[in-house]
Amino acid sequence: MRAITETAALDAETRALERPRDHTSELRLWLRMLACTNMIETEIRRRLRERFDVTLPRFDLMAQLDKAPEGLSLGEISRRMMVSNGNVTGLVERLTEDGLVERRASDTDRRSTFVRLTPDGRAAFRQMADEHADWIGELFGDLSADDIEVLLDQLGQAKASVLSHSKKGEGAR
Amino acid sequence: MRAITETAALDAETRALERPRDHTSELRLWLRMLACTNMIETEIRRRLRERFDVTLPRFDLMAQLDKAPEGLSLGEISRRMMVSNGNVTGLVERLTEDGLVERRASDTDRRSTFVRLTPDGRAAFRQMADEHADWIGELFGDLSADDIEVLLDQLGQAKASVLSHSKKGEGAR
DNA sequence: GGAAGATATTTTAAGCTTGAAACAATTTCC
DNA sequence: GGAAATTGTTTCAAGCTTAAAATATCTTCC
Repeated sequence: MRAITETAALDAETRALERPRDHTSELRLWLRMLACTNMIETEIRRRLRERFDVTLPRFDLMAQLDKAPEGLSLGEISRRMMVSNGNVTGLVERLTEDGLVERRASDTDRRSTFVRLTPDGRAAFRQMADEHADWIGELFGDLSADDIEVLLDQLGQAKASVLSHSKKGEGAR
Repeated sequence: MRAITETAALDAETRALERPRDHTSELRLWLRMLACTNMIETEIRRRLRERFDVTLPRFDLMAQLDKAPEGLSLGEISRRMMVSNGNVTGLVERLTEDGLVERRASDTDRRSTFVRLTPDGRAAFRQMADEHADWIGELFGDLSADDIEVLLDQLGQAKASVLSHSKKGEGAR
């Protein structure tokens, strides 16, 4: 074991060469971002359930379909929602039971199924989407327009950094 | 049905009085924040599984215990992790099977159980935590120290706004 | 045309997560 | 002291989520 003085003398060198960099501020940023997102998500889930008896994943899936009136394939939904294929299979199954979406076979590819909102589903979604937008506006209500622009921009940079250092972004690195 | 001119004339008034405010930028902010968080979370889950064969919830629970060497009650873990009580019961059960944590009855309250890391659990966690910190540092690697400070500050404001407008923050409003 | 590879979806097993109901023990307050 | 409210935990049913394996179909390329 090294003497104390020797240890102290090596300290700077150790930090520079062997020790990983200090990531305290990045960790704090990550934890804060996560806490912020979780708080919003929890509150939105609660309101969707209380007000419309619907879950967030179902709302999200319907939101994708609302933007594509002609319908989407299961795979395309999976990509846009950034969830697994099997997940979408189950969600569509349950939404179909509720009469909110409907499936139809593709004309050109017999492997593929398209999904779209039923009229009921569309009406239900529109009502939920309106309130949802109000909720988000309310939750962020104490931020100024400038705050929002700054956050949007900074989060854009963060997103780009994460993408370029994660597996998903490997091709683009 | 109203004539076109009449509709146009009422437009400004409608926007001001009946229509909810436009929340487009808040919605964009929310979607971007969510996408950013999800990308990081997905990548961290993937690495924890590949590298240590551990799930994120188990890692998070061990992180709480690492900060409290004397152990925590199940309820306290649940509050700190912001998840339901039943969730913690199950996680602790599985971590106990793996020999990473251990339970012991409270001396003062017979309803309560404390949980703490085993020596094995602590050693395993320390190794994971070191790599985890490096990963976060890497993912945020393209951000400057200033970027991080700004984001930390802005997210702090966002968090405060969300808290004061959600059920959790009702007492503090 | 047909083999080899790619793509779209489903199935499966395991684990995570929640809200609500049920218990048990403690605390509060008459 | 004891009823009533609170607190700590577990159980339960339902739904979400994933990775991996299995199927089915399509495309590419010889």
